[in-house]
Formats: sequence, structure tokens, C-alpha cells
Amino acid sequence: MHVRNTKSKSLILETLKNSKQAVSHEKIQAELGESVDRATIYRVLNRFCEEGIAHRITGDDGKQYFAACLKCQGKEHRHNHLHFRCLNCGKVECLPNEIELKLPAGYRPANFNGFISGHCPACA
Amino acid sequence: MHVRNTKSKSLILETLKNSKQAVSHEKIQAELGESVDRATIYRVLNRFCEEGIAHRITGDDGKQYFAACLKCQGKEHRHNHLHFRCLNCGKVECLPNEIELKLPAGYRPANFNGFISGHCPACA
DNA sequence: ATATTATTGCGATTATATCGCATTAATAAA
DNA sequence: TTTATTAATGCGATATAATCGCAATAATAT
Ligand SMILES: [Mn+2]
Ligand SMILES: [Mn+2]
Ligand SMILES: [Zn+2]
Ligand SMILES: [Zn+2]
Repeated sequence: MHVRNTKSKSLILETLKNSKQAVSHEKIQAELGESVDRATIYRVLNRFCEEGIAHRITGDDGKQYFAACLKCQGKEHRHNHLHFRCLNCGKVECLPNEIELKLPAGYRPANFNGFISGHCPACA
Repeated sequence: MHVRNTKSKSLILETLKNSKQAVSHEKIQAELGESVDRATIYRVLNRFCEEGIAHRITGDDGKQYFAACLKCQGKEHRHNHLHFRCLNCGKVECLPNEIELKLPAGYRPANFNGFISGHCPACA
């Protein structure tokens, strides 16, 4: 299955990389306007996640947010960090601190998804 | 605004209390059958959260789960614990360990929502 | 017993995300 | 360069979770 480089892909990847925050589909659509179809954006984002170019986080608002993998090198993907969502301005950011996952015996973790919602410095 | 005790309310509260896991709307509806309306279940759960009888957690699957507040006494509600969702059997449980929320200066936290998904001991 | 109104049931609606399928276009092959 | 292959796209339909409007019901105060 040969991957192809398309206009949509590069536009979306650029948007992800340019943003210092995690972005929702809505945000990307707004950024790109009608130049890229809604379904295409979803599909490209899903592919990015599969390919390990981006990671997906499910917000405590139930929506999906995406962020480019910056520190992940090779096939090592670990995203054990929290995210902050501002209840006022809506922005979502990756927090620096890594979270140590402590699980009772027998549990096999596959993914971590953590959110703190509240008010960011600009909105507090 | 006087709160009233209704059949739906007690049925749903009982379901919450009897369950050792966090439950979704779907689960409650299945438990209660058609005796309680879908919208009513949602509304009762929302009221429980407002009243501090239950707490809501948004799963990394984007769905809402609810658990009765057991250790919360009075108006002190702190739910800084992680949840585990099994990718195979779908169950969601509250994990014992409390998470310490470290935020950069200026951030005002309001709510914590954390999930680890993977495989539970029974499914691993 | 009666009045008040919180709560319910039901259908319609919103919101987020995915799917099916014909068409387009990126890349490989000739 | 031209042609063939098929990954990726556009568009409308569909799926799923949750909320809303409003008339009817029923819990509680009087
Ligand atoms: Mn990564
Ligand atoms: Mn509580
Ligand atoms: Zn803000
Ligand atoms: Zn399981």
C-alpha cells in the first residue's frame, strides 16, 4: 500500500505543526476553509495517528483533539502527559509533566488520556 | 426549587450504587429496560452530578460514564483518580491511586479526567 | 382533596464522526 | 512522455451520543 503525498495532507500537517496547541477537527476546518472536505480531514488525521505522525487525545468534552508528535522518535510513542482545556477560550495544550502510570497487577495499559479542564492564565 | 423523589431517580441511583464499575447511559438503559425513558436517564444523571451524588467521567472513547460518589462527604468533591477502560470487555473502573495535579503557574484547575485504556486482568 | 410545579415521555434536533461509492489525481510502469 | 494502477478525495448518506421543546404526569405542599 503506497502512501501518496497530497495537498490535503500537507495542509493539515502544516496546520498541526504550526499550532502550539492541540487542535480539533473544527479548528482545522476553520483554518483551511472549504478547500479541504470535512471527511477528508477526519481521514487524514486518522491516518496521521496510525502512521505515528500525530497523536489523538479525547477531550473531557468528548471531542477529539490532535497534536503533531514532536518528541517521539522512531517507533517509540509515549504520550503519558496531561492536557489542559480552557473552559473559557477552548484551547487545549499538552502539559510538560510526564505522568507515571501505576496500575494494579494484571492490567495491560495501551493508551493514556488525561485532561485537566479549568481556566488558563489568560482567562483566569 | 423543591427536589422530588421519583421512581426513575431511585432506580438509577440503585443501579449506580450496585455497580462496582462506572456505568454508561447504555448500560443503565439495558439494566432498566424500557421502564425509564432514554432522555430521563440522561437528565437524572446530569442532576446527580450537579447535586454531587455522582461524578461524570468522559471516556477516551468519547462516551460519558457515571459513578456514585462514595468517599465524597459533604461538599468536598475530589475525583483526582484515573480510570481504566478495557478495550475488550468495555468495563470502566475507578483506580485507587490519587493523581497529583501539577500545573504551571496561573492555571486554575476545575476538573480532572483521566483514562488508561488497555486490557483488564480478565481479558489480558 | 386540590393546587403547584418538578419530572417525565416522546419525538425532533444537535453535534461529532464515519461510511459508501463514484471521481480525481499521485505515482509507478511502459 | 504517455498510460495504467489505485490511494486519496468529495459528497451525500449514515451512525451514534446526547440534548431540547413541549404537553402530560405525578410528587409534594397547602
Ligand atoms: Mn508520538
Ligand atoms: Mn464526589
Ligand atoms: Zn483560556
Ligand atoms: Zn476486560
